[in-house]
Amino acid sequence: MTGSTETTKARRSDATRAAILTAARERFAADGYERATIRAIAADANIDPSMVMRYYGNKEKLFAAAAEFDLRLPELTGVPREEVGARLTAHLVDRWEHDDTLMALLRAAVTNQAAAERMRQLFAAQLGPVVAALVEDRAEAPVRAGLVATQALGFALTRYVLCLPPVVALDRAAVVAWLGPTIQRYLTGERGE
Amino acid sequence: MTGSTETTKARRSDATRAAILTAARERFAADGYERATIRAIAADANIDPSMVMRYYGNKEKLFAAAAEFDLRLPELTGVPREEVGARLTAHLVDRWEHDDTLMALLRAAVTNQAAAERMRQLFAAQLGPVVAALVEDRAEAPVRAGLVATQALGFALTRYVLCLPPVVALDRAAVVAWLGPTIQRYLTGERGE
DNA sequence: TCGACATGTCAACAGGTGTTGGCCTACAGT
DNA sequence: ACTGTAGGCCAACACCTGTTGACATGTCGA
Repeated sequence: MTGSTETTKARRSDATRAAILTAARERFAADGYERATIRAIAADANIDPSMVMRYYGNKEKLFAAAAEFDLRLPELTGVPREEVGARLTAHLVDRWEHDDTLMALLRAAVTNQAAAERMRQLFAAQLGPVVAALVEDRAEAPVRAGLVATQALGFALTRYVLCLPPVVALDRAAVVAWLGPTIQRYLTGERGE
Repeated sequence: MTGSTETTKARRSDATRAAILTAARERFAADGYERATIRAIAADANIDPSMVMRYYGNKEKLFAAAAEFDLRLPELTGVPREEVGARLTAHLVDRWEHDDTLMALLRAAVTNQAAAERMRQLFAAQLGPVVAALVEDRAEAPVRAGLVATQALGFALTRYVLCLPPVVALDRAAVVAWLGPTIQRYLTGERGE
């Protein structure tokens, strides 16, 4: 054990660790779990593959470290009720646009069980509460949150992964205008069946 | 070439070919492109891996053959305009529920360029025209079709791949009740921005 | 009956994977 | 100044991948 007071003492290798993590996120995001090789990640970070093992144990743990993610969802309770859909939509698009991590998680989750489990936890732990605070009948919260995930992830999939041209072409305002009402209905609309 | 009249003569190996294709679809659907190995597919089909190569050339071509897919979209022009959303939603869910092929395509498309391209073609060639026939302004058709894809694929992703519990729990009627209006708005609603 | 050809099996290849252990080097604490 | 140790590199391992070619078997037409 190096440090002791409260935060672990800064290690000389922190720069390397960070470089590995950044490279890992990019590779996982671009290639998915299996095609993102440790050798490629190490090459991007300009270090030896064995260093990755030393610092992160194995590929699975490396991914777990790289896929740490916070949606940073805004508090929606203070927002006018009819605007929560647009607000949440805009936030999600912005979050997606500037961070590889969610991309890495999404691509990996399709073929890797652990990544899928983490995706479930992400939505349960972060989106769930925000939706629950908005919904009248608490029992409805999980379904509504799930439906929001449906549209949010579907958008990310078609725009960033499949790159369907018409979806790629939409600008931020258009995305909010089209998807906002959908999210709004899933959050606050009359329930279906 | 074997046959000549109009349909190719039935080969003795057709059963094997079909077994390979079935096994390939299941593996690609369950594991994605890279994790679905030719050896595993051959084992499922109870034949030697080299037979797969003989009949389909290589893995990429095998996938291309296995991912041949027809959405069998119904004609929506005869349907009352306010019901097209529910109708299309119900059809897509049914189609998804009973055929591995779309699953194989979806899982593979996330990490394989060729599969992604095929997914784009699928929507352009099959969903595009159906939507175009419904929309007044032809220029809007691609965007609307893309939005439908957004919600449809997002639902498939969260329900069948990520298995988000609340989404898995929905029964057919609930899916149509929740997603139908969304699809309806993307098809016939006022355009956003 | 015989031979051509389709069908199938077996073993191996070349390359890439995650992962490991040994070795060198340079800095930090004494 | 010295030494222990953390940081880093190299070579190798055991395994798995797609793919290939040589060989056996069976079937069908002439």
